[in-house]
Amino acid sequence: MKTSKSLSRLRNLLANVQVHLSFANYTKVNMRWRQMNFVPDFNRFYYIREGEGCLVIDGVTYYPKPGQLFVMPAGVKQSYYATNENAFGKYWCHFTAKIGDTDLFRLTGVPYSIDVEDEERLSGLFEKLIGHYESESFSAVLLQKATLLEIVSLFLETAVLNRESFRPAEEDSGIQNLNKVLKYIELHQHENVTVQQLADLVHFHPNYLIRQFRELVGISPIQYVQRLKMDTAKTLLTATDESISDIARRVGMELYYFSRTFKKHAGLSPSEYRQLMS
DNA sequence: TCAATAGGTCACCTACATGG
DNA sequence: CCATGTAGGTGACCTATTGA
Repeated sequence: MKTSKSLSRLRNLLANVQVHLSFANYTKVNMRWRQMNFVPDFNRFYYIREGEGCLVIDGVTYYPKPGQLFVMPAGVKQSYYATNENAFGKYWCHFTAKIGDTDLFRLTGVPYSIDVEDEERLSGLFEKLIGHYESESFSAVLLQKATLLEIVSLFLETAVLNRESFRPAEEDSGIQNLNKVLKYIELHQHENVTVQQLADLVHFHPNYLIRQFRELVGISPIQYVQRLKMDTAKTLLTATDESISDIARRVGMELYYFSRTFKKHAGLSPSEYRQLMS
Protein backbone atom coordinates (compact mmCIF):
# COMPACT_ATOMS: atom_id res chain seq x y z
CA MET A 1 0.00 0.00 0.00
CA LYS A 2 2.79 2.34 0.98
CA THR A 3 4.63 1.49 -2.22
CA SER A 4 1.65 2.25 -4.44
CA LYS A 5 1.34 5.68 -2.80
CA SER A 6 4.97 6.49 -3.46
CA LEU A 7 4.53 5.17 -6.99
CA SER A 8 1.55 7.41 -7.64
CA ARG A 9 3.64 10.34 -6.43
CA LEU A 10 6.41 9.23 -8.76
CA ARG A 11 3.87 9.02 -11.56
CA ASN A 12 2.78 12.62 -10.94
CA LEU A 13 6.36 13.80 -10.95
CA LEU A 14 7.18 11.94 -14.15
CA ALA A 15 4.57 14.03 -15.94
CA ASN A 16 7.07 16.90 -15.78
CA VAL A 17 10.16 15.13 -17.05
CA GLN A 18 12.14 17.00 -19.69
CA VAL A 19 14.75 15.03 -21.60
CA HIS A 20 17.51 16.02 -23.97
CA LEU A 21 19.77 13.70 -25.91
CA SER A 22 23.34 14.79 -26.64
CA PHE A 23 24.95 11.59 -28.01
CA ALA A 24 23.90 8.10 -29.05
CA ASN A 25 25.93 5.32 -30.57
CA TYR A 26 27.07 1.70 -30.49
CA THR A 27 30.73 1.21 -29.65
CA LYS A 28 33.05 -1.74 -29.20
CA VAL A 29 35.58 -0.22 -26.84
CA ASN A 30 39.23 -1.21 -26.40
CA MET A 31 41.69 -1.43 -23.51
CA ARG A 32 42.12 2.33 -23.54
CA TRP A 33 38.49 2.82 -22.50
CA ARG A 34 38.95 4.40 -19.09
CA GLN A 35 37.98 7.43 -17.13
CA MET A 36 38.37 7.77 -13.39
CA ASN A 37 36.55 9.67 -10.66
CA PHE A 38 34.54 12.25 -12.51
CA VAL A 39 31.13 13.80 -11.84
CA PRO A 40 29.22 14.46 -15.07
CA ASP A 41 26.33 16.89 -15.34
CA PHE A 42 24.53 14.51 -17.71
CA ASN A 43 23.35 10.90 -17.51
CA ARG A 44 24.59 7.96 -19.56
CA PHE A 45 22.88 4.75 -20.46
CA TYR A 46 25.14 1.78 -21.13
CA TYR A 47 23.35 -1.16 -22.65
CA ILE A 48 25.93 -3.95 -22.57
CA ARG A 49 25.78 -6.37 -25.51
CA GLU A 50 29.12 -8.19 -25.23
CA GLY A 51 32.47 -8.28 -23.45
CA GLU A 52 33.61 -7.31 -19.98
CA GLY A 53 34.58 -4.23 -18.04
CA CYS A 54 34.03 -2.33 -14.86
CA LEU A 55 31.89 0.57 -13.69
CA VAL A 56 32.17 2.32 -10.35
CA ILE A 57 29.12 4.38 -9.45
CA ASP A 58 28.91 6.26 -6.16
CA GLY A 59 31.67 4.13 -4.65
CA VAL A 60 30.12 0.79 -5.64
CA THR A 61 31.91 -1.41 -8.19
CA TYR A 62 29.92 -3.23 -10.86
CA TYR A 63 30.97 -5.78 -13.46
CA PRO A 64 28.12 -5.44 -15.96
CA LYS A 65 27.03 -8.48 -17.96
CA PRO A 66 25.66 -8.51 -21.49
CA GLY A 67 21.91 -7.92 -21.30
CA GLN A 68 22.14 -5.38 -18.51
CA LEU A 69 21.24 -1.73 -18.85
CA PHE A 70 23.15 0.66 -16.61
CA VAL A 71 22.49 4.29 -15.88
CA MET A 72 25.45 6.46 -14.89
CA PRO A 73 23.55 9.32 -13.29
CA ALA A 74 24.37 13.00 -13.44
CA GLY A 75 25.88 14.50 -10.32
CA VAL A 76 27.24 11.17 -9.02
CA LYS A 77 30.95 10.30 -8.81
CA GLN A 78 31.81 7.53 -11.23
CA SER A 79 34.58 5.68 -13.06
CA TYR A 80 34.77 3.18 -15.89
CA TYR A 81 37.50 1.07 -17.39
CA ALA A 82 38.17 -2.00 -19.49
CA THR A 83 39.49 -5.00 -17.59
CA ASN A 84 40.85 -7.12 -20.46
CA GLU A 85 41.10 -7.36 -24.24
CA ASN A 86 37.52 -8.63 -24.48
CA ALA A 87 36.14 -5.15 -23.73
CA PHE A 88 32.53 -4.03 -23.84
CA GLY A 89 30.46 -3.72 -26.96
CA LYS A 90 27.59 -1.50 -25.92
CA TYR A 91 24.87 0.85 -26.94
CA TRP A 92 25.32 4.13 -25.11
CA CYS A 93 23.91 7.60 -24.96
CA HIS A 94 24.41 10.84 -23.09
CA PHE A 95 21.31 12.65 -21.98
CA THR A 96 19.72 14.87 -19.39
CA ALA A 97 16.41 13.99 -17.72
CA LYS A 98 15.08 16.61 -15.37
CA ILE A 99 12.05 17.29 -13.27
CA GLY A 100 12.30 21.02 -12.76
CA ASP A 101 15.97 21.53 -11.95
CA THR A 102 16.35 18.13 -10.31
CA ASP A 103 17.90 15.18 -12.10
CA LEU A 104 15.36 12.41 -12.56
CA PHE A 105 17.63 9.64 -11.35
CA ARG A 106 18.40 11.56 -8.18
CA LEU A 107 14.77 12.14 -7.33
CA THR A 108 13.47 8.67 -7.93
CA GLY A 109 16.24 6.80 -6.14
CA VAL A 110 16.08 3.86 -8.56
CA PRO A 111 18.96 1.38 -8.80
CA TYR A 112 21.73 1.91 -11.31
CA SER A 113 21.06 -1.17 -13.40
CA ILE A 114 18.36 -3.53 -14.59
CA ASP A 115 18.40 -6.95 -16.19
CA VAL A 116 16.70 -6.36 -19.51
CA GLU A 117 13.86 -8.80 -20.14
CA ASP A 118 13.17 -8.08 -23.80
CA GLU A 119 16.66 -7.60 -25.25
CA GLU A 120 15.37 -7.44 -28.83
CA ARG A 121 13.08 -4.57 -27.94
CA LEU A 122 15.75 -2.52 -26.19
CA SER A 123 18.29 -3.10 -28.96
CA GLY A 124 15.63 -1.94 -31.39
CA LEU A 125 15.02 1.18 -29.32
CA PHE A 126 18.72 2.04 -29.26
CA GLU A 127 18.97 1.46 -33.02
CA LYS A 128 16.03 3.83 -33.42
CA LEU A 129 17.62 6.35 -31.08
CA ILE A 130 20.88 6.32 -33.02
CA GLY A 131 18.92 6.69 -36.26
CA HIS A 132 17.10 9.73 -34.94
CA TYR A 133 20.34 11.12 -33.53
CA GLU A 134 22.00 10.93 -36.91
CA SER A 135 18.96 12.10 -38.83
CA GLU A 136 19.05 15.46 -40.57
CA SER A 137 15.29 15.87 -40.35
CA PHE A 138 14.18 19.07 -38.64
CA SER A 139 11.83 17.14 -36.37
CA ALA A 140 14.32 14.39 -35.48
CA VAL A 141 14.92 15.99 -32.09
CA LEU A 142 11.31 15.19 -31.18
CA LEU A 143 11.77 11.55 -32.16
CA GLN A 144 15.01 11.46 -30.17
CA LYS A 145 13.11 12.60 -27.10
CA ALA A 146 10.29 10.15 -27.73
CA THR A 147 12.62 7.17 -28.09
CA LEU A 148 14.78 8.26 -25.18
CA LEU A 149 11.67 8.55 -23.01
CA GLU A 150 10.68 5.05 -24.05
CA ILE A 151 14.04 3.73 -22.88
CA VAL A 152 13.80 5.70 -19.61
CA SER A 153 10.32 4.28 -19.10
CA LEU A 154 11.53 0.73 -19.77
CA PHE A 155 14.32 1.27 -17.26
CA LEU A 156 12.00 2.66 -14.58
CA GLU A 157 9.29 0.03 -15.12
CA THR A 158 11.77 -2.81 -14.71
CA ALA A 159 13.49 -1.10 -11.78
CA VAL A 160 10.19 -0.57 -10.01
CA LEU A 161 8.93 -4.11 -10.72
CA ASN A 162 12.01 -5.27 -8.92
CA ARG A 163 10.61 -3.76 -5.72
CA GLU A 164 13.45 -4.84 -3.46
CA SER A 165 15.88 -2.49 -5.07
CA PHE A 166 13.38 0.36 -5.38
CA ARG A 167 13.63 2.79 -2.52
CA PRO A 168 12.46 6.34 -3.07
CA ALA A 169 15.36 8.67 -2.35
CA GLU A 170 14.80 10.08 1.08
CA GLU A 171 18.20 11.01 2.39
CA ASP A 172 17.86 14.51 0.96
CA SER A 173 15.95 16.80 3.31
CA GLY A 174 14.69 18.87 0.35
CA ILE A 175 13.14 15.74 -1.13
CA GLN A 176 11.80 14.73 2.27
CA ASN A 177 10.06 18.09 2.55
CA LEU A 178 8.77 17.72 -0.99
CA ASN A 179 7.30 14.32 -0.15
CA LYS A 180 5.56 15.84 2.86
CA VAL A 181 4.04 18.55 0.66
CA LEU A 182 3.02 16.14 -2.12
CA LYS A 183 1.41 13.82 0.42
CA TYR A 184 -0.53 16.74 1.90
CA ILE A 185 -1.71 17.83 -1.54
CA GLU A 186 -2.91 14.30 -2.33
CA LEU A 187 -4.85 14.10 0.92
CA HIS A 188 -6.42 17.54 0.59
CA GLN A 189 -6.83 17.87 -3.17
CA HIS A 190 -10.62 18.14 -2.82
CA GLU A 191 -10.14 21.26 -0.70
CA ASN A 192 -8.63 24.54 -1.70
CA VAL A 193 -5.02 23.99 -0.77
CA THR A 194 -3.16 27.27 -0.36
CA VAL A 195 0.53 27.92 -0.69
CA GLN A 196 0.45 29.22 2.89
CA GLN A 197 -0.75 25.84 4.19
CA LEU A 198 1.99 24.04 2.29
CA ALA A 199 4.60 26.50 3.48
CA ASP A 200 3.49 26.10 7.11
CA LEU A 201 3.81 22.35 6.73
CA VAL A 202 7.56 22.53 6.15
CA HIS A 203 8.15 25.85 7.98
CA PHE A 204 9.09 27.78 4.86
CA HIS A 205 8.12 31.20 3.71
CA PRO A 206 5.48 30.80 0.94
CA ASN A 207 7.71 32.48 -1.63
CA TYR A 208 10.59 30.23 -0.76
CA LEU A 209 8.35 27.16 -0.90
CA ILE A 210 7.11 28.10 -4.36
CA ARG A 211 10.66 28.46 -5.63
CA GLN A 212 11.77 25.17 -4.07
CA PHE A 213 8.69 23.37 -5.36
CA ARG A 214 9.19 24.64 -8.87
CA GLU A 215 12.84 23.62 -8.83
CA LEU A 216 11.99 20.08 -7.75
CA VAL A 217 8.73 19.48 -9.60
CA GLY A 218 8.92 21.84 -12.56
CA ILE A 219 5.60 23.59 -11.99
CA SER A 220 4.18 25.75 -9.20
CA PRO A 221 2.31 24.13 -6.29
CA ILE A 222 -1.02 25.57 -7.38
CA GLN A 223 -0.54 24.33 -10.94
CA TYR A 224 0.32 20.92 -9.50
CA VAL A 225 -2.83 20.88 -7.38
CA GLN A 226 -4.85 21.93 -10.40
CA ARG A 227 -3.48 19.15 -12.53
CA LEU A 228 -4.13 16.59 -9.84
CA LYS A 229 -7.75 17.76 -9.67
CA MET A 230 -8.13 17.50 -13.42
CA ASP A 231 -6.66 13.99 -13.43
CA THR A 232 -9.11 12.98 -10.71
CA ALA A 233 -11.95 14.53 -12.69
CA LYS A 234 -10.95 12.58 -15.82
CA THR A 235 -11.05 9.34 -13.86
CA LEU A 236 -14.45 10.14 -12.37
CA LEU A 237 -15.85 11.16 -15.75
CA THR A 238 -14.88 7.88 -17.38
CA ALA A 239 -15.27 5.47 -14.46
CA THR A 240 -18.53 6.73 -12.90
CA ASP A 241 -21.79 8.28 -14.03
CA GLU A 242 -21.72 11.01 -11.39
CA SER A 243 -23.05 14.32 -12.66
CA ILE A 244 -20.53 16.91 -13.75
CA SER A 245 -21.68 19.17 -10.91
CA ASP A 246 -20.91 16.42 -8.40
CA ILE A 247 -17.51 15.79 -9.92
CA ALA A 248 -16.75 19.50 -9.80
CA ARG A 249 -17.67 19.50 -6.12
CA ARG A 250 -15.56 16.41 -5.52
CA VAL A 251 -12.46 18.25 -6.72
CA GLY A 252 -13.36 21.37 -4.77
CA MET A 253 -14.49 23.60 -7.65
CA GLU A 254 -17.66 25.37 -8.62
CA LEU A 255 -19.25 24.03 -11.78
CA TYR A 256 -18.78 27.08 -13.96
CA TYR A 257 -15.13 27.34 -13.06
CA PHE A 258 -14.63 23.57 -13.32
CA SER A 259 -15.97 23.42 -16.89
CA ARG A 260 -13.65 26.13 -18.08
CA THR A 261 -10.59 24.84 -16.25
CA PHE A 262 -11.25 21.34 -17.54
CA LYS A 263 -11.54 22.53 -21.11
CA LYS A 264 -8.29 24.45 -20.79
CA HIS A 265 -6.61 21.36 -19.42
CA ALA A 266 -8.10 18.61 -21.61
CA GLY A 267 -8.98 20.58 -24.73
CA LEU A 268 -12.65 19.68 -24.53
CA SER A 269 -15.51 20.18 -22.09
CA PRO A 270 -16.24 17.61 -19.35
CA SER A 271 -19.34 16.29 -21.12
CA GLU A 272 -17.50 16.00 -24.45
CA TYR A 273 -14.68 14.20 -22.68
CA ARG A 274 -17.07 11.72 -21.06
CA GLN A 275 -18.81 11.09 -24.38
CA LEU A 276 -15.51 10.54 -26.18
CA MET A 277 -14.15 8.15 -23.57
CA SER A 278 -17.27 6.02 -23.14
C1' DT B 1 24.11 30.72 0.35
C1' DC B 2 19.77 30.67 2.55
C1' DA B 3 15.59 32.86 4.29
C1' DA B 4 12.71 36.51 4.08
C1' DT B 5 10.46 40.98 2.43
C1' DA B 6 8.47 44.63 -0.71
C1' DG B 7 6.15 45.84 -4.56
C1' DG B 8 4.18 45.02 -8.94
C1' DT B 9 1.92 42.01 -12.49
C1' DC B 10 -1.22 38.97 -14.17
C1' DA B 11 -3.53 34.55 -13.95
C1' DC B 12 -6.91 32.63 -11.26
C1' DC B 13 -11.26 32.56 -9.09
C1' DT B 14 -15.87 34.13 -8.13
C1' DA B 15 -20.25 36.03 -9.19
C1' DC B 16 -23.67 37.04 -12.26
C1' DA B 17 -25.96 36.58 -16.65
C1' DT B 18 -27.39 34.27 -20.81
C1' DG B 19 -28.29 30.79 -24.06
C1' DG B 20 -28.54 25.87 -25.66
C1' DC C 1 -28.44 20.59 -16.44
C1' DC C 2 -24.51 22.30 -18.74
C1' DA C 3 -21.44 25.67 -21.29
C1' DT C 4 -19.60 30.07 -21.69
C1' DG C 5 -19.02 35.38 -21.65
C1' DT C 6 -17.78 39.41 -18.83
C1' DA C 7 -15.87 41.93 -15.06
C1' DG C 8 -13.73 42.79 -10.73
C1' DG C 9 -11.12 41.26 -6.67
C1' DT C 10 -7.65 38.23 -4.84
C1' DG C 11 -3.55 36.12 -4.33
C1' DA C 12 0.21 33.36 -6.55
C1' DC C 13 4.27 34.36 -8.43
C1' DC C 14 8.23 37.09 -10.09
C1' DT C 15 12.11 40.29 -9.54
C1' DA C 16 15.01 42.91 -6.85
C1' DT C 17 16.89 43.44 -2.56
C1' DT C 18 18.38 42.85 2.21
C1' DG C 19 20.26 40.64 6.25
C1' DA C 20 22.22 36.76 8.71
